[in-house]
Amino acid sequence: MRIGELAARTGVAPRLLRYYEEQGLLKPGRSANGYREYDEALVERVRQIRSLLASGLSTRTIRTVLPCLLDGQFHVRDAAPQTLAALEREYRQLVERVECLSRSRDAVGAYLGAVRALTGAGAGA
Amino acid sequence: MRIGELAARTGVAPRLLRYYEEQGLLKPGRSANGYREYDEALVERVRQIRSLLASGLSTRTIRTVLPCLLDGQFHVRDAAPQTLAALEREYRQLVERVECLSRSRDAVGAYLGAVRALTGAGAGA
DNA sequence: CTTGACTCTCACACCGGTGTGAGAGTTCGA
DNA sequence: TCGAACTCTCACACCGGTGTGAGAGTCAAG
Repeated sequence: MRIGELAARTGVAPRLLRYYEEQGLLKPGRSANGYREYDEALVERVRQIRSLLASGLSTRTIRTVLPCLLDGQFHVRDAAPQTLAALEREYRQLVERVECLSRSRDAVGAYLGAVRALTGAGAGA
Repeated sequence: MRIGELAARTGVAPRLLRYYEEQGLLKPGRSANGYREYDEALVERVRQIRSLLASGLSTRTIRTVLPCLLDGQFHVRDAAPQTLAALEREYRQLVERVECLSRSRDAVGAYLGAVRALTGAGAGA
């Protein structure tokens, strides 16, 4: 599919799809006329990129992490030791972030629960 | 304590501490000479802010969420309905993010596990 | 009193992710 | 064949978080 369709299906502006390509996150083929040609699988990939970006990871980090996230298709061979070390760091930060966010989530949840209890639980759960 | 000490103890530049104040995340007192005076408890608070920022939350969001994170001291009375609605939204986004980040964490973790298994587990766990 | 470390405010600048427009080429249906 | 809609590249601009510097005030130690 071309960039417009991918944009429509992912809700991500063409501008950004080009940007992600520039950052090495996407590698669409090219038609004879120069148009980008996107594989079906890239729909999911774009969603993943968006998720990771929203979670505070940089495109640089995502470029490192993304190859590992293609459902179980680990291509371990081409993993340079430096890449692995970086990945270990990212993993630790990911763990930290999940913990921090989980705590925040629980705190906010507890607060909302308390408010509902006190105000007669008017809010739709 | 003054801004320099807080910066030293949190590893956060004075510039940023002022910025967080400007964004309504911190409200230090002022000495007679105009210097900011930080309460001991703000050390922890600054760390929390940093974590949330690193997790992709905006200062605006953090400003909404932060009051609920001060260990159980819910001041429910002054909760305007709009604030609560906003908080509900933030909560849902928090849940989403935790899920997204958890997936990424697990994927990276699985990858690292696979690599260790194949390369003789040289990495220090 | 002087000096140096610290603080204040203000302002410009960087970077990364994103928006937007210009100008030119391609595709496709009316 | 014409025009609308799409694509391309390039470039400037915005915004949020951050760095950095200028110019001035505060304060403690020598």
